[in-house]
Amino acid sequence: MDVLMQSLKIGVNEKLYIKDPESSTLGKNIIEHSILLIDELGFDSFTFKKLGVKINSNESSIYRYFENKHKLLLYLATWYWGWVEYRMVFSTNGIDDPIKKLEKAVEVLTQNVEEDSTISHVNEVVLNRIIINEYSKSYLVKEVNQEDKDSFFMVCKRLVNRLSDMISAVDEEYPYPISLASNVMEGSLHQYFLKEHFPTLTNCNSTITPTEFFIDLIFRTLNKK
Amino acid sequence: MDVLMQSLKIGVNEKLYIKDPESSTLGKNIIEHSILLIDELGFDSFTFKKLGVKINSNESSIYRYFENKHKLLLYLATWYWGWVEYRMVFSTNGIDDPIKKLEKAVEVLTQNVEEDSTISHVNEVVLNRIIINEYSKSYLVKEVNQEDKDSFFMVCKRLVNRLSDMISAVDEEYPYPISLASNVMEGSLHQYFLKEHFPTLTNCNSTITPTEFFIDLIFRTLNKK
DNA sequence: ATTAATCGATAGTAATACTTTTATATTTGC
DNA sequence: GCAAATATAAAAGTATTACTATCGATTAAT
Repeated sequence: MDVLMQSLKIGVNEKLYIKDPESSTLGKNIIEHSILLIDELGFDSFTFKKLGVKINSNESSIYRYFENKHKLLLYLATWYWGWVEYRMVFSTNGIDDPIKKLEKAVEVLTQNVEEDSTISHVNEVVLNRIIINEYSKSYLVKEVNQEDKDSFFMVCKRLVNRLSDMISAVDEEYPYPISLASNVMEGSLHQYFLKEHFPTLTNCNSTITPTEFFIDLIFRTLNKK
Repeated sequence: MDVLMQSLKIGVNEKLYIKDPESSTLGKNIIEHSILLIDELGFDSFTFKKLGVKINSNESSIYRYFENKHKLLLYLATWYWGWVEYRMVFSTNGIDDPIKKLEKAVEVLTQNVEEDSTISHVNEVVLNRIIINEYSKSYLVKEVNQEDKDSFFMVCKRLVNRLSDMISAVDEEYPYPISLASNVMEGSLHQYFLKEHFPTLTNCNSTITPTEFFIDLIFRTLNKK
């Protein structure tokens, strides 16, 4: 997979940017260092001005790529889920046993991201951390319905639907496959957050992973054929 | 319960305010109308200046009660979880059967808030909506560890622990009671959000409630004695 | 009646979230 | 190799936010 990943380009909804950041060095710089700076400062304290200083560029130049930092976050999130989707499809492809397939899918979705694909300007380990800490802020906004109409959440929705289908493939009688799927996706981010900041609110720790918790939860819940 | 609720005062961590809003008319006004205004504008667009206009008071007067809007949100959240905790303890008290007890607890925790207790200046229906839409923003901040040390999340943590204990009372062998409890709490808010804004990502709708989904999930997961 | 606390009004500061303009590079098309 | 087009940097400007400080006026407590 490694070599394949190096040449992979994750497509992102064109409405999320003004100018495609993949189309120039400055654009790639913006992506690369916005990830690092958001991780460092938190999304709330992150500004285009600070990013400009960090990449020796100008605030106004960044505004030519992204309308505002909210759109940038949506861009990063879309990239992230596109990347997860790719890995999920890739690694479940060819597995015939629905149980093993679902297991693999949940594994990819809920696993901790541990190494980044060096070549690309996107550091997936840090991006994963941003998603855990900031993703909710991208949709917990008043404009969510309009943004949904603009398909900003399409990739994420497709991912949940894929998982839902795999759940139904294991137990077609289970009445809440989509809720279970969305619960695993969101809940996994939450368990990672708890593990880091509220260890007394989760059983996940250095030995028990969120993946184990959710695999266990899903297979206790479903009636296997 | 109604009558009891009318005289109930939910205690909130003193570090969350500068002056206790329960101690004056202005304070109560701030609470009452901040709930309505945050609901109307969303937390991100809500400011003390706008609140001042709404209650015919001054920005600087509001700053005498709360350091900033983040602390106000923490105050409202603490109040909310305190209120849920009270109702949970009250309505599970005296139930001996662990299964029925857990069922009742999950019901209170995940149920839609439908009527408010008229007397108090807190509109619980609207507050519930705020918690669904904005609660994550209260802890997804860089300062979370310090704020946790200041016990800002104590009530919420106590609630999760209560639920966790009830889970273990039904199935003491289940290895992830705290994770399941925190998952239900957070997940319930999320399912309500999805129901409202991303109906294709949840099986919850006008006939199926998040409560049904979570009760079902929990009892499929646990081995009952 | 005096003092203390509370509140409203005003003003001020620094930072944010942009927009606009202009000058300077850099690229590319011929 | 040069002109034209395009991209970027720098600077300045605006409106809003998130406060802080000051100062009377009102109200409440003793």
